[in-house]
Amino acid sequence: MAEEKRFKRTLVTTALPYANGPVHIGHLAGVYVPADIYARYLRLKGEEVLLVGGSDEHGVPVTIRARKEGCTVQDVVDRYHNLIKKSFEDFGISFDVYSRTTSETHSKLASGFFKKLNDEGKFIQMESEQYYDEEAKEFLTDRNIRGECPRCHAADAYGDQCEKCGSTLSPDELINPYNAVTGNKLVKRRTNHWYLPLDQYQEWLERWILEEHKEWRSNVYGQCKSWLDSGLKPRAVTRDLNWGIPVPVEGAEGKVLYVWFDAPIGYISNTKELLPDTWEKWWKDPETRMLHFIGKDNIVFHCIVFPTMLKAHGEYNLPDNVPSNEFLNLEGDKISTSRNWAVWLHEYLEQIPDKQDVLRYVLTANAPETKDNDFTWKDYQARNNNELVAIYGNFVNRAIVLTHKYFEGKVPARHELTDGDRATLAEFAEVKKQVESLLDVFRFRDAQKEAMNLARIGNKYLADNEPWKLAKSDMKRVETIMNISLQIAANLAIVFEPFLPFSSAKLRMMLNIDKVEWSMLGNMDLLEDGHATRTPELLFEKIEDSVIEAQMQRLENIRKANDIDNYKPKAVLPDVDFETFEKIDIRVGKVLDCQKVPKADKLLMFKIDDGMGGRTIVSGIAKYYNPEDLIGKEVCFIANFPPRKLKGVESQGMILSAMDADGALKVVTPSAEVKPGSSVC
RNA sequence: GCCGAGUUAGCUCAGCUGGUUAGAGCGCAUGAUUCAUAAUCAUGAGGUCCCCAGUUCAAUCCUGGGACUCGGUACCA
Repeated sequence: MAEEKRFKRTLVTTALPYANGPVHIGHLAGVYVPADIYARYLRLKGEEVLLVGGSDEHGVPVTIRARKEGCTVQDVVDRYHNLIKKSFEDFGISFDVYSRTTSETHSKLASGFFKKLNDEGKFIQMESEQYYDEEAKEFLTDRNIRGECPRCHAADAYGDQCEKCGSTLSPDELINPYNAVTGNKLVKRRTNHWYLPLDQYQEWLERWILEEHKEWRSNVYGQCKSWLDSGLKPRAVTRDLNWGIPVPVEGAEGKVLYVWFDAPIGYISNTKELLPDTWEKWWKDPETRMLHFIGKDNIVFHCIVFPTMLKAHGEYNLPDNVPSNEFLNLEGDKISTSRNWAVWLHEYLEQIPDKQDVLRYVLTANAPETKDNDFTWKDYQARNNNELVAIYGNFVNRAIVLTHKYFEGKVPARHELTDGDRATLAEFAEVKKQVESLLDVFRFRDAQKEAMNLARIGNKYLADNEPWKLAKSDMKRVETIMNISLQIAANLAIVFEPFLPFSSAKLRMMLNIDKVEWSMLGNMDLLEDGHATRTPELLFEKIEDSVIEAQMQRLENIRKANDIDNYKPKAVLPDVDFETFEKIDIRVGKVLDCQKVPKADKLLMFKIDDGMGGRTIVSGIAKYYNPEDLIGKEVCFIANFPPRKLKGVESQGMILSAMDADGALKVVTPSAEVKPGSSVC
């Protein structure tokens, strides 16, 4: 491809997993397996390539976990960094370097990066009011602030989100905000922060992405366009926090680089850590092609924010492509770390040992390349048993077993070819071309399917030629047939090398060959006459129902554990005195009318008979009710909240709802009809 | 609500800039075969290409409207 020739080498980066938990199949399917396939493919072709990864260890959640567990933050990130790193090793993700953002190199480099931008006036500084803990003497990040959710009144909503009702919040909205860690009350205090003025790069980004990178995947391109169309705003790059890389400016004590600012720089520092002397050619030489493998949650950072940082810096290359995947679901439900709805990589290998290639295969075959996809254990079993075992493993086994049966395991000579032989060989060359053209445009799912076709060709070749019959009459012909079959097997070892490295190694061992190169693919003389193969072993084994059932049972148990049965009411709030309670005027009212608020997803507008002439109340429960069903019902509401406009409608109070275990809201109704306006006491 | 992506055979997905009988793998049915982990090979059945309207000689592909799924974003006193 003409495109390829512009570049001398390729730098492949993989999204940095956050060191606050183990990695699961979603991570593997979305980022690491495709990146690994691509990197292995380029290496096999003899190209210069680097696969870079590392753990993201800054940010707030790790600090919260540390305090909760009573250990240091370093303990937390050490633990998960090592676990994640080992998982990747176990699955054969061929990182040239897998480092971490707590490394010395990273700290220096990120710091220097910031300093350069700051010195050159690339940032703007702005003051804002943030919550401050006077006792602990620290500013709080959104995530570290907790308080009562203004919507559902859960006691422990985070400053950015309430996990109970799913609302996105800002810390200012929380009722009685407190420090998540110390529990102290918070006050507002002014603070100063650095911002990256993305808006100044708007035009440049529009040209660079919308015009110069039309070839990016449609989901990536579309999301970028969506962001650009709505107009970019400056984004804070610093935070008041004590965990992270200190802001390298005098007078910025107690401030660190915002985690998303330092994390992508990790790609650079990890490269530098690996190649202290030559790292720059991977980042600054325009003949280096950079690719970011990420999940769709990361598109904005990698397509807009990080490129802007690189552009502002001025010395670095920009990504040539950002092949982002969509999400992988698990048995019909979204993968969720907090709900433990996941297949964790380290657990998988404990429970189903030595089957990393099977998972790699299934995740690639069903990769969420163009849309969200579902992983099911039934599919996993079917793909293993019907494809890996029945097609690939079986063909290899047939070829080698027959060779041992007729020729003591030695590769027989090839004689005169039939038309059928030649046709088979021609198909081969086609497979190579196909796989290449698909890999070049990151279509791993189809590329792997094409590789599997080679095994199909092998099976068909054996079925068509029936060497076991000819063995009685025409041994010379059998020699040719088995030679070709073995050459196909050897080719399989090459074509599957990027996808299934462990199996390819095993196959090479059986065939008694060592190094392979991509250029050898399609070659029919990989095995010389008389070359001795080893005793055949099974390349893949069937997966029994019991294994699958155990996994499904495991998930079923988690589902149950997450279910309403095991619902625990949340902790009771601190005491309040009776007078405080008395200040809240709760009344019963009859719903006269109820309809959706236009242009709002969650809002319902109520006309309430409150016995005092009526009032309008807006409530965020549209997801849980048909408006008509509420008409005529009596509901409880707070009568003395100051009115507030919501989407243009003035809401005079708040309707009270009970929240079920799954977060669904149910309005509170008196057990028997009462006069509208009655007080609740 | 707005923005983005998607909706194609029972399942998972391909279908480039519109052009004769819409494809693949799995599953299913039938047949062949026994070297092989009851694996393989061949053949076949299966589709109102989400719905409606329009542009066109011609639309799965273009335009408009609608439905649903997933994500982002705004609203949930």
